[in-house]
Amino acid sequence: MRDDRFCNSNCPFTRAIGTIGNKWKPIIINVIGTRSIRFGQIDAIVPHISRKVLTEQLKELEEDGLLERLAYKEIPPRVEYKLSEKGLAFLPILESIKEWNLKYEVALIPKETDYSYAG
Amino acid sequence: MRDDRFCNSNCPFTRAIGTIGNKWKPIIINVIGTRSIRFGQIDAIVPHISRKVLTEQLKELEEDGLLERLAYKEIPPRVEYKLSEKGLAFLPILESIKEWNLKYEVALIPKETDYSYAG
DNA sequence: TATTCTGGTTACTATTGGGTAACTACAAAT
DNA sequence: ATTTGTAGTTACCCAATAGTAACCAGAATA
Repeated sequence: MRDDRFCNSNCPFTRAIGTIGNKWKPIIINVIGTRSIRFGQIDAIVPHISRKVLTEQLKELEEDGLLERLAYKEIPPRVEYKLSEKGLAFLPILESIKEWNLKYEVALIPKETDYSYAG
Repeated sequence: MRDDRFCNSNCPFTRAIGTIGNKWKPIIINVIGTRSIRFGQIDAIVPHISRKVLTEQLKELEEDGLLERLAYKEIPPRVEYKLSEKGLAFLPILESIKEWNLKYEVALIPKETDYSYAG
């Protein structure tokens, strides 16, 4: 899932891309944002992601220090995820990607006017 | 290569990630930077990329309006790539990713002090 | 005449990613 | 006694991605 050749590169930029350069991670980070959120909520909000993949991505994000995982020893289990300082520091970058896209994306006729979740 | 579910999302952020959210594209955009560069040069500079994949990525970047391809009708052929306005506008985002990584990456002992290519 | 040069393309194969469904623990509610 | 709820994990399988090597044009060079 993470490409070792990227993560072990001696170019720090390449390593950064190795960490966050896939399609799910920016989406997940963006969904979490500044709040604390449970596994099931992320799963419900992010379209098309399977629990298996979500688990994997969350685990990697935690390993890479982008988010913190807080498991309450209850039954049924409850787990909350929130961004670490490093993860929070990444949010402005996602904002600038949004602005960039807004400015330069070729206009297309949207099927619905529903711009939900990532507003 | 591009995920249709992402590119056809009605969330503009998701679409943006569908466009540039993979490991090769940020690297390629970063390597091109503000210069005009030939196919062979990119291939030589970017580590581990195969010509096949490079071709595919460049084609998609062109389709998405991030770069311009200028083919000289010579023999042997010469093709130059350079970023479009949209592509150039993405460079500052890559810079902020570099800064973010520099600030937050967990320190690791580099095998070599060679930080070539993406400095 | 053979080789080199460039920017690819193609066919074939290996690797990986990702989807699905079943399963877990255990308590509370029905 | 059975269902519900949560946050996963596991096994199995298929589709997508990426790597490799061979091949192309056609002029210039040796």
